[in-house]
Amino acid sequence: MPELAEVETWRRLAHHTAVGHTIEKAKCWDDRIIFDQNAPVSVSKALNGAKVTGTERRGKHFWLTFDRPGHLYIHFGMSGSLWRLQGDEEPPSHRKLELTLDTGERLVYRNMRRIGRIRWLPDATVVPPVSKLGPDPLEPEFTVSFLKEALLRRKSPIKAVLLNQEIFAGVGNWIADEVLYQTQISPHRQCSELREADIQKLHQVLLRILRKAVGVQADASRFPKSWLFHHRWGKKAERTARGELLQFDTVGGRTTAWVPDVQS
DNA sequence: CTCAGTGTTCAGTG
DNA sequence: TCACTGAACACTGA
Repeated sequence: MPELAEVETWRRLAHHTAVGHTIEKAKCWDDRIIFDQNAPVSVSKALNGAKVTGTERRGKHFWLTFDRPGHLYIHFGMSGSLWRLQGDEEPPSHRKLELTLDTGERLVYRNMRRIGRIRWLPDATVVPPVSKLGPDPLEPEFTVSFLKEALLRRKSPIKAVLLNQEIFAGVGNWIADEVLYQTQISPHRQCSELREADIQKLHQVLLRILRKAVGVQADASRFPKSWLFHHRWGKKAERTARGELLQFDTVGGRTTAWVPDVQS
């Protein structure tokens, strides 16, 4: 489930596993969607013998930095994930990249449905998509006044705006629905018609949800029972923990789970 | 067999 | 130019 919380969890995993260590072997599986045409070769060439110096993330995008120029940029798409393997642990299927470190541990990028990206870039921050992203909500510049300014000049429904990564980056479909449920705002509400109090609440609730989700390593079984998250997947007329009836609409081109009795 | 899906990008519209 | 919408992308599983 790669939204901000999952990607941040994987970034931390990569950080703890790789920073300060040298890549002894970098293996790429041929995939012209995950990599571009000839990139697998250049990626593994660039990585061999490189020492990892850091990990960075903005929204759902993340990259590694090294003791030499260049970034390993990674996007998980809809079905990507990152694995840490110790000893001779079995790797998952659909591997696209495997980094073997000088500790003997391996970092494996897996992507089953192939919508995702790995690139070797001179500087991930200056080219799209990262250069086009709005601020990350966990960074200090994501203030209430920033949010107010950003939202009030948009005409789309709030749900569509939450999904727009150029405004601020990291919210995906389930987090957007969760935020709107917990702030009692309808996903159909026009952004420009939000009130000051709504925006303050959005800011506070979004941060609360992100911090909680990151705090439990994005393990959905540890999300609070009161969250809409647990009831949104069947796309049936389910009820929340409080007994409220869910409705499913398409907003911003995505299936949107919400509770009309509570959100307006 | 059909279709939706935790995301992004791009063509088309107004 | 700009804001916005909807389709396309690949594959799996319901």
